[in-house]
Amino acid sequence: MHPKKYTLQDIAELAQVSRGTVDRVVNNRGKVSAKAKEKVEKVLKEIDYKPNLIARSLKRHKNLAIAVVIPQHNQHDVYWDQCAQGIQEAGKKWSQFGIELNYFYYQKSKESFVKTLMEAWQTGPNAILMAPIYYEELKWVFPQIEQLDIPIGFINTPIEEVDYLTFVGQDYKKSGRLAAQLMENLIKSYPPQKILIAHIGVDTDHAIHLHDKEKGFREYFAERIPDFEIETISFRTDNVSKNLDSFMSDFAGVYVTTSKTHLLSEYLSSHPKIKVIGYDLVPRNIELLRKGTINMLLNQNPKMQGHACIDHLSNHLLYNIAVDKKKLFPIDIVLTENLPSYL
Amino acid sequence: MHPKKYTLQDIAELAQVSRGTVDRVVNNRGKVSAKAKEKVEKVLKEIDYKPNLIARSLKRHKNLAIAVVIPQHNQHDVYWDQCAQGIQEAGKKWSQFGIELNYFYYQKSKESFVKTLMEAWQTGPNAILMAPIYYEELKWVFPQIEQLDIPIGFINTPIEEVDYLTFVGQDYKKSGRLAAQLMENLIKSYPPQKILIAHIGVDTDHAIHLHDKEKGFREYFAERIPDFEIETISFRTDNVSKNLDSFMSDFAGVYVTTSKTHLLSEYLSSHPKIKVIGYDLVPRNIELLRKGTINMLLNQNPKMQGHACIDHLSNHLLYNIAVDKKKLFPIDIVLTENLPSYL
DNA sequence: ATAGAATGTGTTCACGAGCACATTTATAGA
DNA sequence: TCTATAAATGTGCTCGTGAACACATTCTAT
Repeated sequence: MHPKKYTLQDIAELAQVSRGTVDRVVNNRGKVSAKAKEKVEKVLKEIDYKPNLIARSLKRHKNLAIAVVIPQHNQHDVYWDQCAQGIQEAGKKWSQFGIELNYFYYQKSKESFVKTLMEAWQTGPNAILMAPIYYEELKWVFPQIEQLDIPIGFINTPIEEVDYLTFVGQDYKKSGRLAAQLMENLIKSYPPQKILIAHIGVDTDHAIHLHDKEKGFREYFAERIPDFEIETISFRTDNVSKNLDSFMSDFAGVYVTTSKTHLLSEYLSSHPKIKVIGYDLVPRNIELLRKGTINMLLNQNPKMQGHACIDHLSNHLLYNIAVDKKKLFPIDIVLTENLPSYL
Repeated sequence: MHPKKYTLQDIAELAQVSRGTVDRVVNNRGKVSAKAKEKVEKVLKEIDYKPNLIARSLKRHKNLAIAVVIPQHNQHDVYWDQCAQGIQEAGKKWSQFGIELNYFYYQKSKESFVKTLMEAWQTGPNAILMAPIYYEELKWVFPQIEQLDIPIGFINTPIEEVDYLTFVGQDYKKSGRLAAQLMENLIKSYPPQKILIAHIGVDTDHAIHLHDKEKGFREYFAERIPDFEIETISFRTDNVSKNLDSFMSDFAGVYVTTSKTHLLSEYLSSHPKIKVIGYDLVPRNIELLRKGTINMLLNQNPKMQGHACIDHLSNHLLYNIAVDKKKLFPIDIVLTENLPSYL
């Protein structure tokens, strides 16, 4: 039923050489005559030898280090906070198998990113997991990154020009399109309405993502109901809620592209007719969702993303198991009624 | 940086006993004096000892068998097909660690279920994963099941009367409530409308699930918009679409509680105003979702459920790691725009 | 021809836990 | 107090692999 498990010893007997020789062939560390090599390889092929990964791990016993290079963040930065949490959880899980995570946080600037990445590299890790949120600005570092010559995992943002092992993230444009479709369902279609796209708490490091979301959102409306008027506004976190009334009263819906939806709460709770779609299950958002001020939240599953990325790298390091190169996470739609299942 | 890895030998030295004694305490196989046990436990607590799972696996080396008892199914039976796929994938993943899955398919009858379960039991597995979709009818087998005295995992349907290790499934009532909330969003609230709950392709083995969904759906409307009129109808697969027009034309929305939504397609596609919410990403449903005939599909994630259940049992068998007893999966909402991320 | 390098091959130990068995210690009965 | 017996404790081997090492053989250059 189950295919017999062959050991190096078994193979050695079959090929009539010593176990040591088989080992040298399997891990091709040379010092084997062509004749012996051939004999061994024939047997290997015949029995489809799979080394015992468990024994291998046990013997290796040295830790495999993954350098984790992500932005410095605080509790308010929910996406990265949860992402880091997922990474940590996964790290704990794999620590039993000799995987060790070393964290390197960079300040949100491209200089800091490069500096931190190089710092991480200095420690001689066996793999790097990084979130290169700057992307465009960073093209000049690509060659250096490639020289690292160890498996690279990207989270949140890929750098396509680099030969990476895995990327875990979302499709932001699709996210925007989905939001648009949901908005279409939420508002009455006739007469044509005005809709607002709000980038709140805009950081340069989110710029690409937000732009993609907006692009997807507008694209959907342009295709389906082009007579809707769509406007965009950008806030920094500190100057929200000033004179909102003057320009928001005539919008039927607001699509907030960040997790800062709750900053509009004061205004919105007194205008219950305005439909609101936002991002991320942060406490203030959850509260507003429960109250009905926010109609829907899109969940980016940062925690699962962190998990997935560490899982992938660990599997590769330990067992050389290949998984999908790209993993785009589904965008979950959260309403009050399915909220509990996400908490 | 990294917490030191302690071995049994280390602990033995710290507690000034022998390695064997530590082993006996850790695996509590008795034959240890109270004094020695105390000393060892003190050390264990201090250093938060975690046994090296790799060494443990290596030493065990015998395969652990999990018997998988699920309904016989074909490709059309998407739920079970995908569920089985998830189980298989997880099985492959764990096979490296000496977990072996043995499949036992039962015909959809309670007699066959019991017979197959006993067959599975005869093989002396180390754990059983089963989908006892009959539930109510099967109460009389409970005592026999309990006598199996090995960890039991339920998928899809739990048998609460049995002391099981894990249950993976959904909350069907919540599922109904969610559908209701989505339906509320889809249809115009005024004037009050009529809504249909359709149980299509009803099998006795689905009866409880469908009933719970209906209950949740009605509950939501009763709480929020009680002036809506809600009717229920049940079809068997063979007599759909007969005289549908006569009673369906005045409904604003249909909530189909099964994956057979597509059987209504002929009728519905000529009545685009009727909003439709159905279940499961089966090809015909996907097609209709893309066309716009079906507005939303709720996805039960059978594949992930399969994965989760095998993961849980394997973790228990290999490492005695306890996870949540019940794992209720989120109910994913799928529209055309986020459909690709689920395929 | 022969030292010395280069290459091929076999042996042994260690990784950490589990288990069987040997040895020591405690306990009871006389 | 001594023995018989049970309970407690310690020791050695094993799982399959990888690495270090020892040794044997072949090749190269003087």
